[in-house]
Amino acid sequence: MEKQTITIYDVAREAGVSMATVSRVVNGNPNVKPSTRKKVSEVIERLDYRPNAVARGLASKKTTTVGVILPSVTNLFFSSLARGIDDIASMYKYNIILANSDESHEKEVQVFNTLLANQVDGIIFMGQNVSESIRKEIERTSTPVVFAGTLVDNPEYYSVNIDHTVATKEITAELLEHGRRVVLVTDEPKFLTSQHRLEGFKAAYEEKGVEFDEDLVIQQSLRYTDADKVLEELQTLKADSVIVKEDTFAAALMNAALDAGFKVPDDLEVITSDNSIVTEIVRPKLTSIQQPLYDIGAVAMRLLTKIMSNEEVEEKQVILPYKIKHRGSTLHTE
Amino acid sequence: MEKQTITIYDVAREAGVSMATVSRVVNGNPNVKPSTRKKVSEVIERLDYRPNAVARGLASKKTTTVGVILPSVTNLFFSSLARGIDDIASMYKYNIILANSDESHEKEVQVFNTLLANQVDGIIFMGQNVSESIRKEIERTSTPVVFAGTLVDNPEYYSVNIDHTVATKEITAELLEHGRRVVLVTDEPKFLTSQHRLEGFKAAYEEKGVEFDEDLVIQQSLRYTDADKVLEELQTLKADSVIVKEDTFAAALMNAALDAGFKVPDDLEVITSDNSIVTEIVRPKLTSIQQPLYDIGAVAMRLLTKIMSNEEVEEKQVILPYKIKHRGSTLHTE
DNA sequence: ATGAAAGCGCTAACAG
DNA sequence: CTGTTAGCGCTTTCAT
Repeated sequence: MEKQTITIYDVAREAGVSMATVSRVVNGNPNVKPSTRKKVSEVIERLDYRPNAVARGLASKKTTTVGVILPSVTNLFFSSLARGIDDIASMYKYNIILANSDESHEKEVQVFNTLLANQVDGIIFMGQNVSESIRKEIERTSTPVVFAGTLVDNPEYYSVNIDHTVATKEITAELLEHGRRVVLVTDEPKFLTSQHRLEGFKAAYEEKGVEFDEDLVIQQSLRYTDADKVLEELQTLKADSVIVKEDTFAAALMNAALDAGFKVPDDLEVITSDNSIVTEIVRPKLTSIQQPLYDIGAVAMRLLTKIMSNEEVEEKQVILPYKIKHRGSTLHTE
Repeated sequence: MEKQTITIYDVAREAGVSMATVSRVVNGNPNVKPSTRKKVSEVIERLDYRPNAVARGLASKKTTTVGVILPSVTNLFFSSLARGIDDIASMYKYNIILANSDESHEKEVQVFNTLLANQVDGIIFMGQNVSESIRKEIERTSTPVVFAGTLVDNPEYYSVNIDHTVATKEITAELLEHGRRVVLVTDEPKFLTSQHRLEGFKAAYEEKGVEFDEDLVIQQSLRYTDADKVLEELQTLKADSVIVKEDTFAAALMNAALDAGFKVPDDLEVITSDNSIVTEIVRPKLTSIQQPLYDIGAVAMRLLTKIMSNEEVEEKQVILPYKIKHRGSTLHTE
C-alpha cells in the first residue's frame, strides 16, 4: 500500500485557510499575515508536506531546472566544467539535469529533446563540436542555450571559451624560440577547436619566419591506444616538441615515448591543453595550456541565468583568460 | 513574444479526433485504427507537436525519471559507475537526473529531497558512506532507493558492491606470502569500506600466523596533498607494500616515493583499488583490485527497474566478482 | 491579507 | 476503436 501523498489542499484544510494562502507561504510571498504564516508553517511541518515540483512546473510553466548536456561523465575536461555549472546553479536555486550524449550526435539530439520535453528553463551544451542536427533543434526552440567549452561560429549563439588560437600560438612561438621542431596533434579537422589551434600554430611559424610545412600537423583520433602510431609519425617527422589536445592522450603519448627509450623533455617535449589532474599525476608532469575549467562552466551558467531572467547580456561570446603552466615535460620554464 | 506552445488539444482539433486518441497514438496504444493513427501522426509532424513530460508526469504520477546521487562528477570511481547506470537507464527508457552531493551529507539530503520533489520514480545513491540523515530520508519515502558502490549494513536496503573484505584479504595474503611487510591505508574508520577492508587485512595476517600489529594500518584522509605525510609513516613502519583505497591517492603516494628515491616496486609495492584509467597512465602502472565499475552501476540500475515495476527481486544485496590486476607496481605476477 | 476559481497539458477510467 | 469527463497538485488572476 502506498503512502498517502499529502497535498497543498490537505494543508489548507488542516490550517483552516485556502490553498492560495498555503501557496503564498510556501513561496515566501510577503502578503501573508505573520500569524497565519506561522500557523500554516506549523501544519506543513506536522503533516510533513512537500510541494510537488511537477505540479508546480505545470501550473507556473517554469521548472527552475536547467539541462546540461555533456559527452561523457568520465571525461575530466567536461566534468570539471560541470562542477562550475553545478555550483552556480545551486547558488541561483536552479536544479540540474545532467545528460550524457555519449559523444554521439544522434544521442545529443535525443537528450536535447528529452530535456525540452521536461520543460527545462535553459540548456548548457558541451561537446567536441556542434553538429548540423543540434543546430536545427536549437533554432526550433525558444529555450535558451549556452555553449560551454565548446566553440561555435554562429555569433548569435551564447558561448564561453578560451581563445585557442592565441593560446596555441603563444606556446608554439615559445617552443620555436628555443629552436625546437614543433608538431601539432589535433583530432578531426572539421572540429572548430582543431581549426583554431591549427590557425595559431601556423601563425606562430609564419611570425617566426620559419617555413611552415603541412606535414607538421598530425590529424589523428585521440584514443588512448593510438599513441604508438602517433609516436612513430613523430619520429618520422623528427619532432622535438609535440602539442596535444587532450590530457589523457598526452599522457599516453609521453608514456609511449618513455617506454621507447626517449628522454622527456630532452628528446621530446610534450605539451597538453586541459590541465586536468592527469598533468600532475604523470612523471614528468605535463606542461599544459591552463584553461580555467571551473570558471568556464561557472560563467556559462551565470550567463544562462541572466538570459533566463531577461537580464541584459553584454557579450554573447565570452572569452576567458588562460595561462601556460610549465612543468617537467618541457625544457624551459620561461 | 513567445512561441505558442502547441498542445495535445491542438493536435486533436486539427486531426478531427479527441485528445484521448492523440494520447493513444503518442503512447503507442494499439487500440487505434491504422488510418486514424496515420492521420494523427501527420498532424503531429506538421504541427511539430512535442508532448509535455511535466503534464504527463502530473497526470500519470510517473515520470520515468530516476535520480542519481553521486559525490562528485570528477571522481572517476563514481563517474564510471554512472556510465553503467546511464546505459541501462536508456535501455529501459528512463531519464536520469544526475545530482552532485559534493561529498557533503547536508547536500546529500538536500538533493535527495529535490529529487523526490521532482517525483522521480526511483533513486540510485552513491557515496563514501551512508549518513544517519540520509537514512531517515529513505525511511520517510516510498520511492525505491538502490545503493551502488556504497556499502550499507541494513539488510533491508538494496545495494550492489564487491566484497571488499575478501578482496583485501586476497591481495594481502598474496603479498604476505612473498614475505613483504604490508601496510593498509584507509580513510575514515567509521566508513564501512574502511571497516571491511581492515577486516580482510587482519584476516590475512591471522591466517598466515603472523602477528598483527594495529600500527600497520594508517587511517588518513586521502587527499592528494597528504601523500608525503603518508610516505613518512610508511618509512617509519618499514613497509614493503602498501594497499591504498583510491587510485589518485595511490598515484600520488607512488610519485612521492619515486621522487624520494624509492624504487617501485622493489623498495615499495603499491596496490590500489579502483582500477580506473589512472592505473594505466602512471609509470610503473598500478596493480589494483579490479572492480567491475561499469557493471556495478549497470546492475544497480537494472535492480532499480525491477523494483519500480514490482518485479520479483531475489537478492537485495548483490555482490559482484572482482579480480586482482597485476601491473608494474608490484613484484610478482602471481 | 485572503479566498474562489480557472486553468497548466496530459492520462485514465468509463462509456459507447 | 473512439470520445467524454474527471482529475493530477499547484499557481495565478481577480475579487473582496
